[in-house]
Amino acid sequence: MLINSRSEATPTSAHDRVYRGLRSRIMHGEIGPGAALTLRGIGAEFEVSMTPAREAVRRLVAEGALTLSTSGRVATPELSNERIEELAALRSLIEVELASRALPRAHMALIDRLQTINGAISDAVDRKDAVAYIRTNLEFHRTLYLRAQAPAMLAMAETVWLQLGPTMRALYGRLRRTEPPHFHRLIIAALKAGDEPGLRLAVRSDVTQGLKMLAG
Amino acid sequence: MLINSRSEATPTSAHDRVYRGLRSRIMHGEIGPGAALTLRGIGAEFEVSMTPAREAVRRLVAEGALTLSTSGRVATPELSNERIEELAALRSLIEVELASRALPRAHMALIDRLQTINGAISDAVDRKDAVAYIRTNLEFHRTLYLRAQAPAMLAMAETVWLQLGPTMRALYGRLRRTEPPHFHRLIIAALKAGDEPGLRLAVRSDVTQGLKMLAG
DNA sequence: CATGCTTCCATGTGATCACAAATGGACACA
DNA sequence: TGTGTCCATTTGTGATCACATGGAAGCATG
Repeated sequence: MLINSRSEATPTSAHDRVYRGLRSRIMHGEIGPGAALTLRGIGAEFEVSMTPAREAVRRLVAEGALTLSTSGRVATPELSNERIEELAALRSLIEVELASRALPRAHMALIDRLQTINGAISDAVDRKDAVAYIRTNLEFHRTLYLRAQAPAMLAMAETVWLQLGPTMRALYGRLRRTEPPHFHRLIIAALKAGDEPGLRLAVRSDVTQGLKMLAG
Repeated sequence: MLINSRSEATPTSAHDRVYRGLRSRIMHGEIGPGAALTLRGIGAEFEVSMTPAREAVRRLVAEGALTLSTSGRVATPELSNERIEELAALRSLIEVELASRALPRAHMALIDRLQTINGAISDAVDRKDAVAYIRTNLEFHRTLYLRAQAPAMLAMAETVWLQLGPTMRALYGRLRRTEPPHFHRLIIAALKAGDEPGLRLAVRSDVTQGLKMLAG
């Protein structure tokens, strides 16, 4: 409505709310690969018009979180195996560097927090909750990388997570979920010991671990 | 106008034309850091309404090519030294990997093409044409990396270039431009010799070279 | 002459609408 | 029963408009 005199201030812009909502869902695997979305549907769900919905979608397309068919239809991407391998390699490159930069700044408080998060991951595994698993797993990594004080690199890493989101859901879904996060314990041990080569190896292993499922 | 019966088919969508135009300018350093843009201005320049202009801007903001002030004003970013260091490190990480993947596929035709581009770079240096220098320099790298057959990685690298675009203009502007591309010759030599460690070192040196100017 | 306030214009935001194209299903026919 | 065609509905695109806000210029006051 044009005569919208809601004096209650909008804390954040509409397109940003839509963007954040969709981004969170995609990154955490709440939407499977190949799912179709419509601008009007998004708008209705977030109670906004098509304009902010379109802007949010454009932004997510730019980040590779959504694909646009030639006719403009919006959907989550179905990644080829080659693409998954590339994205895993990117994760490895960027996240090993982030972990390496975080290492000198990693104090006990950080390690405690990581162990707490690890407990939450085990809970999610026990509950067979794929979305919670993905979310807490990413939180583990983000908590570590925040210490690197490298926002541009972290943003890049999150963009890769975003692109892998729908696929991770499918991937972890077919995974027999009996294993607690093994490599996470190696990461924590390397942090405690100040062992940089060990940390790099542990992060690389953790990041590329899920990929093995796919190839096998 | 709503009664727009232009039967001449739009070959590509309006927002895409605007996006490509702006992106090219920013990446190639045609716009200096801190320059302000307006949606109406962009729309007038590309002869479209504000809607496609906004979509293109949103997309470029998502890619880090533009910044949005809290009040929504659009401008090219002025990067801090820490940010520049981070982006250079990202270039190094990603592009070394791309070059390494391209190496086994690099045949003579590719090396010839790279040498031709190198000639164009020298011309740009002689003409003191900063924009042409940046454009041909990036073309050199892109030509090499295309052989890696890794589109996701290449897209990441280009996003970093985009973020560095306005800064590169300022950087190469204050550079005494007497030097032909030294490290490019090392890259070509390593490609010819099939020397992977040498190639990795040459690419890393070339990518981080410009940064030295800034710190010094 | 400097500093604070006020006003006005420029600018971003979001809703709505007209239009075109594509998609999906219904229906007829082989 | 399979297949091709046609139509209706869904969907994206882009233009325009009303509104709120922020910045800059101008004015007044110390």
